[in-house]
Amino acid sequence: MRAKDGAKRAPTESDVARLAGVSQSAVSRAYTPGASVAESTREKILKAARELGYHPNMMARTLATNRSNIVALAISYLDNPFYAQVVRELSEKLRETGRHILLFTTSPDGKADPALEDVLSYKVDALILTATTASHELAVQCQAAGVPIVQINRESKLPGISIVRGPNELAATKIAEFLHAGGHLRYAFIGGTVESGTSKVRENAFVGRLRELGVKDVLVAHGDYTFEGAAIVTRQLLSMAEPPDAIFCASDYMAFATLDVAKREFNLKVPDDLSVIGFDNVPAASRFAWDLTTYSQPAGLLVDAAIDIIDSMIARPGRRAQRREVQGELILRGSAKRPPASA
Amino acid sequence: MRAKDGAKRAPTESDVARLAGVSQSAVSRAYTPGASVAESTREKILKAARELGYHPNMMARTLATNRSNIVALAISYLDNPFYAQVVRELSEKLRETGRHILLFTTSPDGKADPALEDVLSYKVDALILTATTASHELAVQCQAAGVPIVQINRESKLPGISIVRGPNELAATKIAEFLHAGGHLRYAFIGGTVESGTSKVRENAFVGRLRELGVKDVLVAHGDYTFEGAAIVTRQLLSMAEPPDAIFCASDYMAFATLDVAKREFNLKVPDDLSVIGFDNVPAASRFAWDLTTYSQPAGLLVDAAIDIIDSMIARPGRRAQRREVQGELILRGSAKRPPASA
DNA sequence: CTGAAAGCGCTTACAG
DNA sequence: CTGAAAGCGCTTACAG
Repeated sequence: MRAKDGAKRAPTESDVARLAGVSQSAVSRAYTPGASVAESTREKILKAARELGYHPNMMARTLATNRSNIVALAISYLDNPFYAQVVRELSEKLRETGRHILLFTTSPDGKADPALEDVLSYKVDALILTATTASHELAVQCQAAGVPIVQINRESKLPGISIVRGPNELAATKIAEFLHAGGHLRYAFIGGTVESGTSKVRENAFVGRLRELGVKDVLVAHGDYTFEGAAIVTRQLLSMAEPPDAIFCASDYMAFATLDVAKREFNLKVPDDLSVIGFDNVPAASRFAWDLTTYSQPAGLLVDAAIDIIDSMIARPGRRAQRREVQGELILRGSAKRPPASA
Repeated sequence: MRAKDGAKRAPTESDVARLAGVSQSAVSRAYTPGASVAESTREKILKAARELGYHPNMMARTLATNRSNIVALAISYLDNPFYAQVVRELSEKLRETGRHILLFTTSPDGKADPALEDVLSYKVDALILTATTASHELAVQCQAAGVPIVQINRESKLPGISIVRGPNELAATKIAEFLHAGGHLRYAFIGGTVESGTSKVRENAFVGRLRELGVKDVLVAHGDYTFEGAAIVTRQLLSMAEPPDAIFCASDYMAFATLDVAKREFNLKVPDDLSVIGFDNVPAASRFAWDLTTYSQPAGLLVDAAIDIIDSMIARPGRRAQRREVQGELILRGSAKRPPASA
């Protein structure tokens, strides 16, 4: 129980109290918003704290209050710029309330489930799951432990889990209508993973609307939300006897791969030979070669909604799960043919 | 001090001890590698723990041991795919030893310094700074508090701070030689921020080597490590009366912007009219429109070195700062003219 | 407004 | 190998 060899022990409330000539509990109060301390006492304490270089020990505080100000974030596809954006927005917005992200990356192959124990051990205030292959068991257990959970763009059958999603049905429906109005003949959908509920929702809305419009067959493939996966699947689609001339990809990131393969390997003219539409509207979608037509899904709004839900669940633990949908819009660019007489 | 309303209190060692019929300290030992517990006792305990759904409380453990198994990561440019890769590699490799990342994002404008208190409050085992605008004061204070610090790709005058870097001098030198052999006439360097030591090192080596080769004037601009910043500066460079025909960008990410502007806005043929070389060799560098010639800087190796240093500093707190350089190589692709008679 | 004291859930000498 | 006990640095009723 000796101090670590090198570094001298960090100052504690007791050290500050001694220097300021008050009790240790007074020091604690000086750092507790709303606690009753005389202003003069408080100043004396803060001065002493500054002098000693005192910083409250969050671990001790957490032990006493059961609130860590840490939010666990489980995420796989950090290479997808959309999710890099989500992480950044989340981090910055949590910081505004003094909270931080504890990162749990999961490999896209789903092998490394974020160790259950870990997220439970750290007594996180909430758990956010997004773009992750994390098992549902993780969610179940955390929920049992009373940790508020919200999933961003991830479906779930579990009743207690809150969900924030993009405009999946509406977007897919509008995209189907837009492509159909553009006079395309053969349609394909490149989804994420086979298990992805979000991808399935988009697929169903896309295929469903096309069917209503009289299109019988829509090719469906899965790019696993990865660039490489989408590239492989695009190769297969474009190698068919009658390849599609319109492809809707479940993410911009995959759409980039589709465009890449179409132009470079198949020498197709976009959008003359092939129209490609993505989903997300990441910054890169408007850049150079891509010039991608897509449906926007503002990361900032998704994050706002997620934080809002978390806060309400922390405030009222008994609260039931919430579901929110964020708005987006069809962003017209050059990668998809436009309807002849634009409505 | 009552249990939180909704969720029942999480089971503790005492709960497990009661169920297993042993003392609380025995339970603790069962979870401490190398502690002396009879195998039969241990099994009894683990069984009881499973039954109760017990998970050790890291906050309490940290308070007792002063080790949190949390590593703070300060980072700004999450949108740069190279750093997204660094984050992922770091997260996965730390997980192998049961550690996790506590994320401190800083806005690229440098406004939001990661709150000093925060990183100190969480009693992190180490602090890693990379691609960040975080002030040096942060580093100084953490160092004073005895927190091991390593900077990835960030220079520092502070004596106690360990640094892991890419092959800056060598890469810039080779790139200068390669472009010069390619017979270019007017050279430009697009660096990161003006304050970036890493950028300065690359600039000096690049300009220095060109000077040795007889090139007097090398244009120097700063893209601030952002896509937009690089685009703006590229516009300026290419609008000059005598624009450069060879540009070395301090990151692939900025090189993409340069290529984008050159091709789309100035209708330049790459590499016929303009050669562009980047730095990092991110996955996107080999994709479609870019086909970027660059110098590799393996994120995995940088991360390995950083973790290695952290571990050694934790093991021997008195240890002095270390500096490591990771190897890379010139990756030949289509964005830069090759020397006529390749050596 | 202030202090003494108990408690948060662990680890770790210290005896046995 | 095992248990009782002190201690890690906080918060928070409880008295005063």
